[in-house]
Amino acid sequence: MARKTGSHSDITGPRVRAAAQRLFARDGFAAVSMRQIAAEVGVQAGALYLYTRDKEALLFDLLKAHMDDVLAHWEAEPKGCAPLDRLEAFVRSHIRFSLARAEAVFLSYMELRNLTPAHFARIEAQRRAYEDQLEAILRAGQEAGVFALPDTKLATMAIIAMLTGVNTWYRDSGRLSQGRVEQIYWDMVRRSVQA
Amino acid sequence: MARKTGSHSDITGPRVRAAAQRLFARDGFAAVSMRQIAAEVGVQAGALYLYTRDKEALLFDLLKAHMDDVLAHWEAEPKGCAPLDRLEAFVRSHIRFSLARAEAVFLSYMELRNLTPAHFARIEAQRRAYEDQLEAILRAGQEAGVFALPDTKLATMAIIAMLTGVNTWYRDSGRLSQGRVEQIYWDMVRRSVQA
DNA sequence: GTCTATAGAAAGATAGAC
DNA sequence: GTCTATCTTTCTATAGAC
Repeated sequence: MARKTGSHSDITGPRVRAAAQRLFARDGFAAVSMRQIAAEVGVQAGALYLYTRDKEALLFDLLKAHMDDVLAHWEAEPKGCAPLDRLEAFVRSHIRFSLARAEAVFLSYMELRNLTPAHFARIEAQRRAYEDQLEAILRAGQEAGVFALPDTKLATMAIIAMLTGVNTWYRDSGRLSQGRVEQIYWDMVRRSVQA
Repeated sequence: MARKTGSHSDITGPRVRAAAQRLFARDGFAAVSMRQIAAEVGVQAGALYLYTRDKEALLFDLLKAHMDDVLAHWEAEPKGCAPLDRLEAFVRSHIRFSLARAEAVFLSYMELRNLTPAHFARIEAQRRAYEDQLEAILRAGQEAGVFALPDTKLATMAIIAMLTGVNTWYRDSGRLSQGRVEQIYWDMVRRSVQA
């Protein structure tokens, strides 16, 4: 897809990020070259440096945008008041959102170690903020006596790992619909925490 | 650690694999060079090719050895007869074994995509064989009426993801002992499957 | 804004001396 | 069995033309 000289900064920038996300998710950050990304977009390698300071900054931008998205999505979610309702909302929202953003989710837990320490710390803080949303629900339920959890932090980690694991095997063409998967996981989570 | 000429094939081979495992786990397969591995062992890069055909084969050997280890370890585990006892044994064994082999576990789910298709298929088959061990327990419990699971395959994936997640946050110096973590996870798993 | 060209470093892998 | 030396390729990033 050769391209001639011209001005396309408004569309090329997003296309660079989209191509990078796709390739990083498929082959891994370290295994993807700037030339590959450029070829995918249809520009020369040198042109990429108009849109990113370097390769690591490109990865950081993707992870940062994703984490902003994760947090904003959960903020916007309609939520009940009772801890059990809030937990159900979290479980269903997490699965639905993660499957809709499979590449970004995959990147955000596979490629963290390729960030600079400063960038790593910023993404890690956002990840922790998201986990804290779930832990707050579990603690509220614990105090209300509807959940029976010896350790809400551990339960938080266990539930998130379980939910994010869906991304490793779920396929749209698979045996079970997304709604069915949500239902089954919610059943398991509910039973695992309930008093 | 400079080394002089001499014959050390019996000890250098294992040292090469140990160094590769450590570096691959820390920085990622694609980000580690053969020169780095050689420096870690104390030999020159060229000498590595006495112990592996190429870099990918080195990764495959590590993953293969780990999966053999996983399957042998589960075979050797003393197990009860009742599905609930067998499930408890699986949960505790999985956590204990995974924490004892943290680097190998990490590699085996982070670096699969760097294998050739043929090598990938072999590791994938072993991983599936391990998952089948858990699914057999869940199916037996389901048929005996002690478990209530709408889908044993999904429950298998959910439980394994939850258990393997321990590796992402557990530290020996942390707040909870390994035995305590095992206990809490087993409580959650038990409740999530029980009728 | 994108191109061509290239600097400069580093990679995987091999050859041949010892 | 290990070393030094090197071939060949590929990489990130930059310079300067258009």
